[in-house]
This record gives sequence, structure tokens and C-alpha cells, in this order.
Amino acid sequence: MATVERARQSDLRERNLAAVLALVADRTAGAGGDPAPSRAGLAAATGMARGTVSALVDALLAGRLLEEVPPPPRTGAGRPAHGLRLSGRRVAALGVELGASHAVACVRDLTGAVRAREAVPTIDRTGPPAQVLAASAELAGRVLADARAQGLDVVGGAWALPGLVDTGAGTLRLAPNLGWRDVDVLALLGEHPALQGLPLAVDNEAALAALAELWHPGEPDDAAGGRRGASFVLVTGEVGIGSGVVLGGRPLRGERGWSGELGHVTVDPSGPRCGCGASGCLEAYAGQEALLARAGLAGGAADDLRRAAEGEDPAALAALDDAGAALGTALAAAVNLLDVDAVVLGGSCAPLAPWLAPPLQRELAARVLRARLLEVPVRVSATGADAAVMGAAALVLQGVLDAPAPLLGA
Amino acid sequence: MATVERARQSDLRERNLAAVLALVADRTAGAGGDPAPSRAGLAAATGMARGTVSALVDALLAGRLLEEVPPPPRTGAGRPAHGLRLSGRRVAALGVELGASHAVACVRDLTGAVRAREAVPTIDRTGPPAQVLAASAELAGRVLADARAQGLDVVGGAWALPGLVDTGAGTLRLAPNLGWRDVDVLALLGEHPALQGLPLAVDNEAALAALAELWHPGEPDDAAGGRRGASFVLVTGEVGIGSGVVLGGRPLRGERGWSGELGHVTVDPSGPRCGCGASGCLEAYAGQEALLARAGLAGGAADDLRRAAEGEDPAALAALDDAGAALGTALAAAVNLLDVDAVVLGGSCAPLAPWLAPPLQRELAARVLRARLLEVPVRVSATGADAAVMGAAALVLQGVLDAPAPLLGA
DNA sequence: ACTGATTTGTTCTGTCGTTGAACTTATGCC
DNA sequence: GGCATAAGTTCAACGACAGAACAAATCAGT
Repeated sequence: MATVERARQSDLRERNLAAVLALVADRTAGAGGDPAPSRAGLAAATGMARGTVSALVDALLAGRLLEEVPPPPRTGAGRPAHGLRLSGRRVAALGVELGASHAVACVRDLTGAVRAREAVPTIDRTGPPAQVLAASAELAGRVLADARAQGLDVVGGAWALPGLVDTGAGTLRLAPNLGWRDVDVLALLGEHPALQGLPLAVDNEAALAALAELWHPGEPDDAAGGRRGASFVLVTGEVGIGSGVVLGGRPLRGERGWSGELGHVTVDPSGPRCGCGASGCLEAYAGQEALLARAGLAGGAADDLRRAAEGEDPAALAALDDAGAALGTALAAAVNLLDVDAVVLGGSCAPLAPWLAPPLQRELAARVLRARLLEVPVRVSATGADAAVMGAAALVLQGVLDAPAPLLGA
Repeated sequence: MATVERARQSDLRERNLAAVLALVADRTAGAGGDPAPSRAGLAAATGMARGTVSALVDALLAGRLLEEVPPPPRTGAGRPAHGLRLSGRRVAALGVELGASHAVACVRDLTGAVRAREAVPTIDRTGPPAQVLAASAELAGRVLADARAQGLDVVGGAWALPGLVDTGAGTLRLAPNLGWRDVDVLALLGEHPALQGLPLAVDNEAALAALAELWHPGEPDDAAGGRRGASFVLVTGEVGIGSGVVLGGRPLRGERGWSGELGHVTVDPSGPRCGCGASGCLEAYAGQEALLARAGLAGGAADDLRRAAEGEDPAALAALDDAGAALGTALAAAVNLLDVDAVVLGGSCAPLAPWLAPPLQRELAARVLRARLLEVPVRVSATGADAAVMGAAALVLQGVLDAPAPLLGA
């Protein structure tokens, strides 16, 4: 009995603009595969009248969200079509990731291409949140300037943060790994001179990494038909373990944006104590710290573990096998509850996939009820370490694709 | 990058009809509380022009989805408004539940009132699925006849089934408790003469029970503002343990309709063996069979356990405490992953709530990451044993509320 | 009882957006 | 060079909402 929103006539246009844009975006992403779509092709695909599509395309061309590509490959007789694709010349979006020990900012254009990027390997977070956020805003200011110098129109920005982010209010409610609590991120960022006039958003880094996965151009098309209806849980192991859920091609946010807390799913109630106060959380098995400690590499880095595993170090292999099984138990719960198609290993789990995947796969096969009907594939994320920043920018771009009208002038 | 559907002009009308209908439904449900809404009130609430609302209401009155209630309570000066409410005189829906050992069918009118009902306490399911389904179709035929004799226009029917239901294809893929596998339910039912011409659907019983919870008139308004934006996980313990998830006032289906398999979430990987083949599933702790066995009442009924607990039988109390804790562990995973507002105990868990809730609450508080920010309330379902049938009918009715246009004549 | 204020509901014109068909343009094939 | 074919454009018509003017029904005060 959720209330249905009323619709005005302009919503009709908004939606059809979005429909056209989404279709073009799907084919632009497909790169070499599909030919650039034409107005007539779009009309056939959407079911709209050709005249309507022409009008919508004209508006999108005028707003420079689309551009014509001269001659698409010809097929038979008849007037040749004008190919269409997303234009990377105007609209762009800012993404910023604020991790436990680093910060990255980037600007992506509407095609998803990265047009400016800067990383700060170690960020000084001894100061109060306001100071750390201001430093990230300055970093953002530099990539913004870079992007604007290229003639890009940056229409919004998003910050990726670890912890429980209240996406509605724009606040970071709880971030154990940053040591922050109840920080009004949006308000603090909004004050910064470098960000004046730029609409901002905040979201959880794992949720954004999942969005990045969805946007990643190289993603192999699975049976479901490419990115369109993709559904998966992406595991992002950094300091803690988080996850982002995508269902039906859309991120699943939960009631407040606090979904996907895979790291604190219980693997064994009588298991080791977790930093959150509970016992037997996934993080206590497969979190970076726990994992390194069990491998006898306490205080080391993720890379050390990979090397140890490559050298077939028994402690490392055992720790990874345990961690993979723990991941499998927790992810089985996620698949049982959410009915997603696949599991994707991202973050620091990705390079460890050769060792994590077999026990993980085993547990999924045993513990997911539907596994006897339909296997749960385990994939390795195609996005790299920048997943969260890329996803942050993608969040803004997705907003443009969903509601392009405001960018099309009067 | 989910593809956006194009919209035609008639969709505008459809959506605004639904918006009006949803608003009236919300207030009709509120029973004594709110006064019956007027056209002017609806215009103010939706933001539409008064003329537009009048036209929409006229169409809905003509289609007998709404009716006018003579004089709503007066307030001040001015022309008195005509009150509006959902009409129970025309549209109705059939719901059928096919449990492991019983079958129920009912017809609810658009206000949610039950207008016809018949239960078969024990169903003979020794025969093949086709035969059992045919028996349920005959049961349905009888309540249909009853409803039609009352002048009701039954616009659709839904079957509630235990197990993995493919809602898209209309098939029951796997039902351990029925012993069925890959049954094309919709095709078999569609052949039956009693159901000719009636659009049918199938869904999982727990998902439908959750929908019933959402539709239940007596549901206490929680902080979120009543049923509108409700979000919860409903636990339905019958033979197995299932759950239905409602997020933002809408059921969460998952990619295929296989979400909510709470019963097979792992509570302790080294725990007792479950019927599904895995070990330590929630069902192996809190499923009816396991629970009774641990309480020393193997082979007994749910009621025996309640009586034993009321008599403070130590074995029963211990079993219930363990089951509550196991439920808490599994539900903590659900809340961590889904960020729902609340947990609701339904089915055979409801009468046991006095004993299950305390340990459950305790585990939730310890294991849900967000619990330190926002408590996870545990409620007891307001719907009775008929939850799934009621929800099945509600599924159809919700479809009418969401898309009323087809019922409004040419 | 009458009058004016007030609020509800209806009617009508204007505007927006899509539809469908006719028309123009550009190409390949014979 | 002419014809078939397909792409894109133009235009009248229709459906739906918006906004304002208007009619109807009540209350309050004299």
C-alpha cells in the first residue's frame, strides 16, 4: 500500500527522454558489439512513434547529452541512419572516495570515461571530521578545475564513505573504521568554497562499488542479458567487509541506506569476538586484520598474504580457506534472503579470489536452497581499487540518465 | 542501467487513477481515524487540479471502485464535501492457500473484507500434483460461486504455495514440504473448468503472508507513518520456516521470486543437520519438528509446546530460548543485509512470541550493526493463521489498486 | 429570514505531449 | 536513370492535465 505519486504531463516527457537515453547508453556501453542506434531503431525498440523519438532525440542532441556519429555501418537499401551515442563533451560528474587511509577524486563524463583523477595516498585523519572533509573538498576542487578546463559541465558530486550513511539526510551515522559518529557530511562539504553550487550526495562505499560494477564497460554479459537486469552481491573487503546489492539492475538501498552490512553477518555465534562487540561476525574471519593474523602475518599488508599464498605457505592457505568458507556461509545467507543471481568478489578479495573462491563456492552450493536448481556463480570484480570513486561518479551520472530534463534548458 | 520503460499518455491517467485510489485506500483502512477524503482534499494531497481529480473520481465511481458516503463529519463553513471510500460492491479477488496438510480459499472485496471462505482441514496429497491442484481448484470454484452470487466481480486469483515459486513462469520449482518439484501450477490450474477466464498468479506463501500483514486493517501505526512506507521481515514458521520481506511498503521479490528463504540461513555451520542437506540452518533449530523434538515433545503439535511453556516445563523453555536465539541470529543477518525497520513474528511463531521474543531481541541488539543507532523492534503479527490466503487475495487487489484502468470500461 | 463569506465541486479553455499518417530525403539495386 | 526501401520530418488530431471562472451548498451574523 505504498502511496503512488501523482504524475504530471512533464513526467511523461522526462520518462521518455530517460527511456531513449537508457537505450542509447546500453548500446554505447556495448562498444564494438552493437551498431550505434538510430532514431528509427529506437522507435522500434521503445514502441514510440518515429516522430516522438525524433523530437526527444533532438532535445537530447541540443542539450549535448547525445551526439551523432557520422555513418554507421550500412546494411541494405534505404536512406542511411544517423548513429547516436552518449556524448562525453558536456555532462560530467564528480566522485570522491574517503577511505580509512586514503582519498581519491575523479570526474567521469557521461560515457563513463574518467576525465580527471587525483589520489592522495595517505590522508591525515588525526584532525576532526570537518578538517578531513575539507581536505577532501580541496582535492575535489582540483579535479573539478581540471574537468572544467576541458569544457565539462560537472552537474553533481558524490562522496563514498565507509560505514552507515544516511543517504537521505546526508549524514554519516557510524563509521567504526574512521572513528566517526553522527557527522553531517553534506552540511560540512556544502560550506566549502570549492564546491559552491554543486549538488552533492553521500553514500556507502560498498553500495557505490556495486554501482561501479554495474557501470563497468568490460563486464562480461551473463545469461540474464548484460547489465540491464543484473543482480548480484558485491563483496568489498577493505579494512572492514562491506557489500553492495544490485537487484534488477538497481542498487538496493534498504530503508535508510544501511543495507549490505555483510561484514557483521554472523558466521558462527560462538566464534571470535568482532570489533563491533558481537561474536563470530564474518569480519572476524575474513576481515583484513583477522585474515592476516590467522596467516601469521599480523601487521602485514594484503599483498604479503597473496605472496605467501602463491608460495603455498600452509598458514596462509589455511587462513584463506577458512576465510573463503566464512564468506560462503555469510553470502549463502545473502543469496537465500535476496535471491540475487551471482556473487562478485571485489576490493581486496579480488586478488585473493583464486584461494577464496573454491571454499566459497563449496559453501554456497551446500547452503543456498536454490543452488540445486540454479548454481550461484562466483565472479571476480572487473573494477579495480577505484571501484568506490567510480561508483560515486556513476551515482550522479545515473541520476542524469534517469532524469535528463533539467539539463535540457527551459 | 536498468532499461526505463517508455510511457504513453494513457499511463499518465493510469498512474493518477492509482494515486487517487491509493490515497482513498489509505484512509478507508484507517477506519475510525481519518474522515473520508473528499475530492478537494485529494486534490490538495496529490497536488493535482481539482478538475482533474473530479474527472478521475468520476471514472472510479462509474467503475464502482469507489463509492460516495453521504455526509462526512462537518467542520466549518462552506459547501459540505462528499466523502469517498473504496467500494466493496464490485471488485473482489480470490486467494487460495495450499499448505502441507490443508487448503483454504477466500474471496476478499476491494476493501479487504472477506466475503467468502472455505477451508479443507486435511487435504489428500497422496495423488500427483495435478490431482491436488484440481482439488484446490474445486475448492476455489465453490468460494467463487459464493462470491458471484453476492454480485461480486472476481477479477483474479492467486495461489499461495510453500517452496521456491517462479512467479514469472507460474511454476513451483521446489517444495520439500510438499514433495513436489518443477510443477507448472499455472498451466494445470488454467485447465480447470471452474477457473476459466480468471487471471491467475502463484507466489510463495511467506511473501504473501507479508503482504497480508501490510494489508491488515488493525496494524498499529509505527513511527514510519502507518502502512505506507512499512518495512519489515515477517517470519512464518509453519512446517518449515519462511519469511517475507517488505521494503518501502512493497514486497521484495528477488530476481525470480525466491527471496526470503530465512529457514536456510546458517545459524551455526557446525550445527545439526537440516532436511535440505546443509548443517546448522535456522530450520534445524526453530522449525516445528526440531523445536518439538528439543522440547521433548517429538510428534506433538504446536499447541502442546505452548501449553508446556505456560506450565514452565524446563525442557520446553530451554528449547524456546534456543530457538529464539537462533531466530535472532538469522534475523540479524536479514536486518544487516536489508535494513528493514522491524521484525514481525507470524505463523506458528506468533503464539510462542512471549518466549521467543526476549532471546530474539537480545541477539538482534548484539548482532545488528545499526542496533546501537536504532533499535530493531520485534512485533507480533496481527494476522492469524489465514495470513497466506489473505495475502494471496491481497496480491490481486493490490494489482487492481496499482492499475485500475482496465476495470473502468472502454 | 436574509446576506455575505467560505468551501466544494463542475465546466471550459489552453497547453503539452504523443500518435499516426503523409511527405521528404538519401541510398542501393536493377 | 528509375524504382524500391528505409530514415527522418512535418502536421493535424487526440488525450490528459492545469488553471480560472462559475455554480452549489452550507455557516455565521444581523
